[in-house]
Amino acid sequence: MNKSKPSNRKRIVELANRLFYEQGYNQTSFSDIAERLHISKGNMTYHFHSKDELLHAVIEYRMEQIRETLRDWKEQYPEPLDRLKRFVTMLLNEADDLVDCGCPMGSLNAELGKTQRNIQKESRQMFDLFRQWLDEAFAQLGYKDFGKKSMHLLSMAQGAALMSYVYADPEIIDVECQYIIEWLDSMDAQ
Amino acid sequence: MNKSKPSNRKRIVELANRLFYEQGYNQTSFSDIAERLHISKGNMTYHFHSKDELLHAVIEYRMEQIRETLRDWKEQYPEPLDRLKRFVTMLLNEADDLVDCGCPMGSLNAELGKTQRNIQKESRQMFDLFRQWLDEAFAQLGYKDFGKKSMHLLSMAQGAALMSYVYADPEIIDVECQYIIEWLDSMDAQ
DNA sequence: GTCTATAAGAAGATAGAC
DNA sequence: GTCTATCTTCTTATAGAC
Repeated sequence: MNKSKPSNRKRIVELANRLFYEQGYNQTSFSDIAERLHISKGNMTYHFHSKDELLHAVIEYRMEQIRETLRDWKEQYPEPLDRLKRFVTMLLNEADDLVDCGCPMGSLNAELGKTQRNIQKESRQMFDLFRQWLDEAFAQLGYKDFGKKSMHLLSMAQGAALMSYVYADPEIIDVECQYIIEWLDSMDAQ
Repeated sequence: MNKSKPSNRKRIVELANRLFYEQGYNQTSFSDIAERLHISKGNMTYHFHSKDELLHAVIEYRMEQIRETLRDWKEQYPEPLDRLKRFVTMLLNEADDLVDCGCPMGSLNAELGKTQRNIQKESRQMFDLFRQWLDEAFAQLGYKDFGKKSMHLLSMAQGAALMSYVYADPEIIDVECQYIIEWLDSMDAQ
């Protein structure tokens, strides 16, 4: 009874997730979503009393997706270095989207941080999931300063995503990922 | 006759420059600016027929500031490596603003890229100024792949700015700048 | 759960007086 | 150059019928 017919609530969350990414949170209205879903705005309001509430649901949705992904990667790659490289491969795989819309986590946080710090703090938790996961991998490699290394990896990934987005150029992702891989390999060699 | 009384046009551009940075472009209205300047909205429209036109002026304004800064740094630091390090020092000096509002170039481009790619391409020219300036420094150091290195430096700087902004933590800037300086020094040693 | 209707406000932009 | 007044459209949100 889960696959039968997706509830309108779920359809709203999934479309909002996509539009918040493609157009930004503030540039996406209830009308946008209602029209594309062929439902009324009143229906939207029934499911989500405010836009903040919808954003909250979208963040929850993304968090769950991230948890699943990280869980899968952990199963598939027992070796910590392989896991770290899998993270980099994600950037290469998602290059097209990154170039078009930026990083889903980075761009949302960037937008919300300006005038909606309260919700941004919630949105930041997506990064926390990655940090925790990366921490574990670096710790397994024997590094005491795993927190510092996780942040550096996230930071380089965000830089790559942003610059490739600014110049709409996937080549930037490629080159920056080479730098990241070099950095990971140089650590392993020590 | 330049210092006497700043024209309203200039006051508008300078306040818009600040508010676009602090609140974002889409979150800043003509009314916002008019109220704070104690002028009418009609006056705003007289000087800038559209909001895009105002943004255009703000980008011009920022570009000129960047040109001046880069010109000064070039005079003050004849050695290319010193210039590159001066760029990193800027991040440390501006840490408070970066933590509060992100990078003025990165956050504006990130915002505009989603739904206003045309203006974003104009805004991207701010990055071009830095790229050109960094290219010259890396080229002077003898590197054939100066373009790649400039982009990597910008990318790391943007990553540091974004992550410190996401976590509202200036410490992240410090640590990431150490990584950048290490990278610069490792190149010099070769 | 879903709809229509509508409120109440803010946005960008225009017209015309001074 | 600066102002007031107004238009139009879009926004979030509410009320109440089905």
